[in-house]
Amino acid sequence: MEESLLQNYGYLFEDALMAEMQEVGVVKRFDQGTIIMDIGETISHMPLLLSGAIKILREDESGDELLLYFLERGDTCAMTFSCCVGTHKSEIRAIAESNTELVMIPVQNMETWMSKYGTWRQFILDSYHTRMTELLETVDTIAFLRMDERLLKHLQDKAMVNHDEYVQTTHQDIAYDLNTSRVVISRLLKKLEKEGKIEMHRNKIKVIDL
DNA sequence: ACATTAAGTGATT
DNA sequence: AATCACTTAATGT
Repeated sequence: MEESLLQNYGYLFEDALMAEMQEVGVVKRFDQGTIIMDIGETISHMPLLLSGAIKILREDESGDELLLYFLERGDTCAMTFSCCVGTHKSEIRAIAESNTELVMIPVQNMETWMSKYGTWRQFILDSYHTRMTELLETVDTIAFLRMDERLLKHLQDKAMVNHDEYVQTTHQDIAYDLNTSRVVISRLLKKLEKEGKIEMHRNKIKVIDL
């Protein structure tokens, strides 16, 4: 773990902080599809992504999911900040988009580090900001874009975080993420294929228009 | 060969 | 854009 922690965060933080991290941090691995954090769970640790990707979902009263954004290497979960001060529960669900490796830092540490290390404070502030920006972007997408544009954007995002132009998923899964029905996705996908933006295969979609 | 799961289609709201 | 009802295609046992 030391190597990949240094590789991903070493340039950001001073040596003393890196040393502390290695002391208190616990590396965890999650297989694709595993729920990392669910709605209602108390947040005790803060995750730092080493590799892989995580998708962040919101759930409505009837159990329907809606994808908010993806987290990638070097990112951290912004929900943690708002929740760890005091004992709040998670408002979101985090699922491993691909096989994921992350370091768990106890929330006590992140509080003391805030005042102790400037680089840490900067990191938290920056990631809060980028998270907020991404969230606004998805809000815009949902509010102003038609379903076909949302679909294409989602596929591009998915291809991006997995670093693969081939997106492994089913129509049903996409429908779930975008909170629509499978039939609609199937039809829109066919339209996108005709337009030459994607290529369909069973359980797999190639995104051409990246 | 059969059951299961994913995807395609037409009609209706 | 959603839902229903149904067909067709791919895959697992």
